Amino acid sequence: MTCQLSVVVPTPAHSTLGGPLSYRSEFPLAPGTLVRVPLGRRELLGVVWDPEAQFDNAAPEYELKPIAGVLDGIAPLTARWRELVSFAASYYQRGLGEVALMALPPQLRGLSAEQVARRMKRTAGPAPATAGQIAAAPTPEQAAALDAFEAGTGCFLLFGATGSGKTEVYLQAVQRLFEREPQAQALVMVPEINLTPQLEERFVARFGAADVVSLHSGMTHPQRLKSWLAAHSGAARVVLGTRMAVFASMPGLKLIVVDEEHDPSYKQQEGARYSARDLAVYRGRLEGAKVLLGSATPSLESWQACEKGRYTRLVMPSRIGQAQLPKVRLVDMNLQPHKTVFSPQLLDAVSQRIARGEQSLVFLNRRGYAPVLACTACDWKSECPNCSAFRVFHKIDRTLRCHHCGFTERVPRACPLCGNVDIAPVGRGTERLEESLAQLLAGTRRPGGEPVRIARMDADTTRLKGSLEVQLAQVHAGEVDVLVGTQMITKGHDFRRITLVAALNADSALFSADFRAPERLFGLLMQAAGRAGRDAIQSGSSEMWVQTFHPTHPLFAALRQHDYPAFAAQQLKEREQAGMPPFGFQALVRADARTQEGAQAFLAAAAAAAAGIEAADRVMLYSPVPMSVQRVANVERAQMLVESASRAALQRFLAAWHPVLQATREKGMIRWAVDVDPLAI
DNA sequence: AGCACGCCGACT
DNA sequence: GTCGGCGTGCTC
Repeated sequence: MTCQLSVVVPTPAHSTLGGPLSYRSEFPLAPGTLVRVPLGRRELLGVVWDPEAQFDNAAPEYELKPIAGVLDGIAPLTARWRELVSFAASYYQRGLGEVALMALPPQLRGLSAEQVARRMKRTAGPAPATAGQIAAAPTPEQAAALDAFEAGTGCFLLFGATGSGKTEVYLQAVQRLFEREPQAQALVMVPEINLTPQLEERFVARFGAADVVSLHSGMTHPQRLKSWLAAHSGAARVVLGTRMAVFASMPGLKLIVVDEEHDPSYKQQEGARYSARDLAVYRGRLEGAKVLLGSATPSLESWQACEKGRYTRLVMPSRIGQAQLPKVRLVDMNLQPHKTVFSPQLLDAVSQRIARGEQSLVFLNRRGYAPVLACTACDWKSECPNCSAFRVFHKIDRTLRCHHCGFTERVPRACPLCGNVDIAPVGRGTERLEESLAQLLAGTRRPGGEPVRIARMDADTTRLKGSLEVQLAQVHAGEVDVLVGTQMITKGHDFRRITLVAALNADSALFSADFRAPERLFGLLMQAAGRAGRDAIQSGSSEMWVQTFHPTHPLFAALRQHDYPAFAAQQLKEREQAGMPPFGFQALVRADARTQEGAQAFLAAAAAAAAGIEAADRVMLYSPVPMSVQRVANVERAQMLVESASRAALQRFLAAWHPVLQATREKGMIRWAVDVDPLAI
């Protein structure tokens, strides 16, 4: 007997092959089974999909090709997993196969059925016994949060101050789950790869190495496959990972934790632009699993969901062990001499910490030495030849590097335009900040009389594998007095000896065109402030310094009080009046073309063709505009905003519009893509 | 997306 | 005369 199978294969979003393809098989295969199938003259990994699928690409007029192989060593993916993938594909306007395959470990694609079988045999075997570390007694706030979490259902927002012990709540929530249901599984997500090792350490200490696996893009393909198989088989009860882990196959999933749920890293920024946090909430409902979102500065979306009663709010306002939140100090830069980088007050405060043997953290969100290099005689600037952006001067290896396309050159000896040898850095990044701090603090001595030790941590100093760990260890060991760095140093790390945190360039976000900029800035500053005074003994004297030209801005008033609820209330009011998220819903169509006119013409044509489409009367299409960095790697980019007061209407419109976009032809067009719920506009 | 086929420029 | 540019089209 032969039967017809629906199989999803990794075809991209706008190829004419949207849904599952039909193949022939000698025997029936359960939906969710992994198979290898021929497509053109290639052979691809595919997933058997549900036959009743609404897609009607199956054209039985011609002879169907037979499937090429079955990966029968791997249990079929569950209906709930397939439903998650289906939802993500349709919600984010991508191909089903593309999303399904991106949700699977990449190494599976290259393996034949026999190779998989061999690997399964190797990984199989009894799990080593796990010796669990005993949990510390929870604080009253932690206990209350845990009890409320246990008693309720659905989605919870753990609103906990930095240092209030959210991780311990996650650990104990998982532990309580396992006590109730030993076979259950838990998924714990963090925004950055950097944060997985320390989290893994704590989970392994509590639950044992056999129960815990990680899933993130920093792992090698064989490691990822191994973790994925352990999760898929149920052998690993805890999966830790970054946003990609939201798609992990976990047949026993009962609990999903999203730590730092406000973090923009949860939104994928290329390909299928999904929000792992939003999918986690959806998946929780789908699987009947509880979802625990945690943050000291929740996203306004989640905060609003609590206000509406859709999520249950759990509150932990106090830091562990009587530690206090740092005092916020604003330096009015209008009162400083022109071009002051480091105000004397701040410098003095840092010097005092050094003299006392305490650590300071200086945060500047710009790596490199200087963002621009300019000729002092003519108007040459270090523009990237391929992008509409300046190349950043990196003094360390004397290069000009484009942070958009990667184009790197040695710094020219003289101005390429006029030959003038005097070309000067403009502005400053972490490298230059480190250098000027070294000069400014040259006379300061540590308690033992030694000179100051300054370290820098950013993407450049942590590029090599293991160097991040080395640098963190140095900070923890007290070998560093002042740590200079980008955003990277503000996230999650539990620095015990830092008593001063300074933010130097906060102002750019205050008057940004992006309506989410204040939310991001507030989160970032609160997060950064959270690095200070985590040790109760020193917390009384810990400070968060912000240098600003706008000290009276309401954002800083809320920051001073560590008053996120007040900030959120004010922001939500503004958003509601303007019909912006979470009160309105948005999507962005992006177009890449050889010329800016071409990109915009594509969008304009697509907009014109949108009239009369389903739900078109309930959406608002804005004019196409160039993207803020208009050209990257010689590709011109434009975008168009789509807005609706109704999420459902926006979804219906986008679905109906998709074939129209696909049919729209414009010369010079390279690609287009839809970004649903975009984070930056 | 791959990977073909298909028609116009600088090389053995 | 060929190698190779990337424009259009197809894949169950």
